[in-house]
Formats: sequence, structure tokens, C-alpha cells
Amino acid sequence: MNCSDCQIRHRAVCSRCSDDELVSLEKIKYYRTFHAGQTIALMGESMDFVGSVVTGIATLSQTMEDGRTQMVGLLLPSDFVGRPGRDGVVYNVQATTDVTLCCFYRKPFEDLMVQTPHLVQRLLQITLDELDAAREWMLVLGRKTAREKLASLLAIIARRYATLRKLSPDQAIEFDLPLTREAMSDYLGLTLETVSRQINALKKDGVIELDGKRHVRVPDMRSLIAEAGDDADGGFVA
Amino acid sequence: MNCSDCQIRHRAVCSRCSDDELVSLEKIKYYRTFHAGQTIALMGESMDFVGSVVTGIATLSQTMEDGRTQMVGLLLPSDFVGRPGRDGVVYNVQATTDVTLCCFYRKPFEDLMVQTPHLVQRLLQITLDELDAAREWMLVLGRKTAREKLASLLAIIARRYATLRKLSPDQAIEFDLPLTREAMSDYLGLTLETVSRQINALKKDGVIELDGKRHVRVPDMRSLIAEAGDDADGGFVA
DNA sequence: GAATGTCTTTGATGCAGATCAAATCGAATA
DNA sequence: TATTCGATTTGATCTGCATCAAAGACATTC
Repeated sequence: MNCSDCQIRHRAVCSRCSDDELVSLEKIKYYRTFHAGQTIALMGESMDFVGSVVTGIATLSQTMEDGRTQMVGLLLPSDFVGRPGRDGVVYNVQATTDVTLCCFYRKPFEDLMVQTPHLVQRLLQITLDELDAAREWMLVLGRKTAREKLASLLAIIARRYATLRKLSPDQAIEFDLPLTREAMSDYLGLTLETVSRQINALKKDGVIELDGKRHVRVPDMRSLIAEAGDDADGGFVA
Repeated sequence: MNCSDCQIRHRAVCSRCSDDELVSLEKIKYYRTFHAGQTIALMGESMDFVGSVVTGIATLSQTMEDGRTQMVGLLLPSDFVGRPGRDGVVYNVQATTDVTLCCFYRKPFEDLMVQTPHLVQRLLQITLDELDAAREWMLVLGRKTAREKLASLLAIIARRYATLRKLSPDQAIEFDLPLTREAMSDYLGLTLETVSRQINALKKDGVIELDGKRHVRVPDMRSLIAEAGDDADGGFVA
């Protein structure tokens, strides 16, 4: 399996590399899988690879001494993992579902960065995207109500699924929630009880449909986005 | 005035450039000042420069249609401004105090980026720092109490002042608050009344001393950090 | 030195979401 | 089919912060 075989073309690293660069990347590439719930990297440790998510979902989170935790990143397939040029990990990285990563050993990857400027350009753009997402998320955390927070999260996930499956933005979207109520609460700065109540409120109001506890159908993306308090086109990616 | 004359060596752009690169940067550099309260760039517009803050304080913020606003970035002297490789501005950039920017025209700057890989490396590191700060801030917004939020903000500002003035982290720090109560509330996802109450509570408890409404003295950084709920060494930069 | 405007403080009250507690559901296992 | 255990829902109550309202505190201008 080589880079262009990955089921999903990584937005992250090799999707725009030249053939030569792909060959160089191939040499330092390996795949690694983690089980649901498994820790990928722990805050304070050093991480010897960078890479991207091929399948599954992982999260980045921060924890206070007393146990309060806040998720600060949600990694879906094609997202980049790692901090090129730095060895310390500053958040906990955890597999939420089973996860396959396409990894590159960090040291040789960094050597490659020195040789191939355009790889660094690419990483800069990825990082700017992550920064935009983080800042959009700050607005959610700081200023939105619980209902708007839930709608925002569902909209993000729905949008990503639609993109991965190449659906038009108009049609109804259906997907399985990749997160537990608790993980959602960590994402949104709420308690899991509030998450449960708000999801069911959105269901009662017809904004979403639920089949079981995890399967969600969004009949009309626009009304979900309206609930999220975003302007029509807005809304962030990861 | 050339790049190395800036009162503060920009962490942002030219502080580690070679002489050649500095010469190239000089050619596309200019200074620009904004008055307190003035808008530097408005969301949706395009911005024709990147640069860094030489003096004064600027903020990045996002606003919902109904007027709720959340600050997503605080730019202190030496911080980088702009989004290399992109023209759209996705937040409002505003001068909080009078601000001097050291600007580089964006187009030629981007050309320079292609020629000088190490400049891109530098920008990647800057952006990773901003991302770390944004994520730390997400923990503040999502999980901290009003008192902890205030202590966190004061700690950030105090730390930055200490760094700029090269004070040892142990000694008492004194500074003028660069933000109004309202700006602080936008930063922290609170109301200005709550900000006022919590500041006065911290004063009453001896964590900070106030002289007038803006001048703050932190007799013991460690107790402020403890109030912020951070572990001793933790705490982010911008 | 009165008037005006901005920033800040202070008080009273209300409510969204937290907290505490106990069911209920569903999947996996025996 | 019964048992167990994690995930989720539901209910009752509490509380931290928002909201609404009004009164200082300063600086600036006339």
C-alpha cells in the first residue's frame, strides 16, 4: 500500500506531493492501528511520528488537575496528527473508535521538510486551517447556548460526513454519531446530562431524527445550521 | 528604521532571518499606525499585508448576527498579524490601544516565502504557537469558573509583561490593564458586570492589588496562577 | 466648575445549565 | 433466558452567572 492507495486521500500530507516527494514519504511511512478508547499519546510524553488519520476518529483533549477536561481537537479521517518540529505532546490524544493512522517517523520527516519547502507550505496551510477551526470553536464555547452548541457539533459532523461521501449539501444526511454523550460534553463544555436533554429537544422539534441512540438523520441541513446560530454558509471544518 | 531597529525584536518575522533575507524584507516593509478603537481589518474583506505588532495591543474577534461577540486572539507587541497564503480575513481585527504595525505587502511577502523556505518554517512555528494558545484558551472558555477565567487572563497579561521587560518570574509584576472590562468579558465569554465583580473579589482576597481601575500589581505570581487553576508551570502565551 | 460621556461598580432578581439521584435501555456474556 | 455493565435518559433541586437597573468615578469639553 502506498500513499495514494490510502482509502481517503490525506488532506494532510501527501495529497499534493510530487512523485519524487511521494517516494521519499513512502520510505518513512508505516501504518498503525489503535483500538477504541486507547491512548495514542499522553500529554508530556514525546511523540516520534506525525501522520494522518486514515479511518476512525481520535480526539485531542486537555485536563485540569481536578479532572475537568476539555476536548480541543476532533480528528476525522484525512486530518493531520502531530506537531512537526516539536517533540513534546501538549494534549492527550485518544482513539474514540478504532483508528488507523498513516504515520511518518518524525525525525526523517523533519529532514524531508528541510529538503522540500513545499511540504512545509502545505503544513502551514493545514495548521492555519486548524487555527481557524479552533477559533470558531472558541465562539461556540464562549457565547453559544447549550442548544446552539449541540446543533453546532452535529452540523460539523454532518458536514464532514457529507464531504467524505461527496453528497450535495442540500440532501438529507445520515450518519452514526462517533462520540458518546460524555465525549460530546467534553467537546462542548457541558455536562453529559445537558447534552442528552438538548439532543432530545432537537429531536422533538424535528431538527434531527434519531434511530436508536447513535444514528442521526438530518432532514434539512439549513435548519440545523440555523439552530447553531451560524450564518448560512459559515461553519467550520474540524 | 530597519527591521532590527524595531524596539522589540519581532518574534514574528525577521528576528532570525539572515542578512540577505532581512534586506529582502526591508524592501517590502512599511510602518502603519492605528488609533485606539480603530478597525484594522474587517471580516470578509481582504487584507493586503502581513506583519507584526511593534507597539500597542490589537484583538481578533468574531461576532454572531445578534451581536454576541467572542475575542479569539489577543495581539501584543511582537505578535504576528495576518494569514500568509490567504487573502480573506475571517475575524475582525481591531486596535485596542494605539497600535504600530510593522507591515509587509502580502503578495511580495508570499513570493519571498517561496524563495526562502526558512521563512515558511518560521511561520509554521508561529502558527503552531498560536494554535497552542487557542487550545489552551478553549479550556478556559469551556471549563473554568468566572474567577478562574479572570485569574487566567491576568496571568497571561502579567506573564507577557514580565517577558517583555525581562523580569524574573518570581518578582512582583505591575502593569496597566490594556483592556476595558468589556473587552475582558469578550475575551472570557462573560459579561462585563461579572468581570468587574471577579476582579474586585481577587483584590479583596489579596491575589492582586489595584491602583485606580486599570493599574494592577501582582504580588505573587504563583498564587495568581493557582487561582487560575493551572499547574505551576503551565499557562499559555498569547 | 458645570455638563457630558465613557467606564466601572453595585444591587436585586431570574434562569440556564450544573449537580445529585435513580431509572431505563441495549449489547455482551454466561 | 438471566445477568451484568456501560451508556443514556429522566427527574428534582441548586447555583453561578446573566440580566436589568441605577448609581458612582473620571476625564474631557464648554
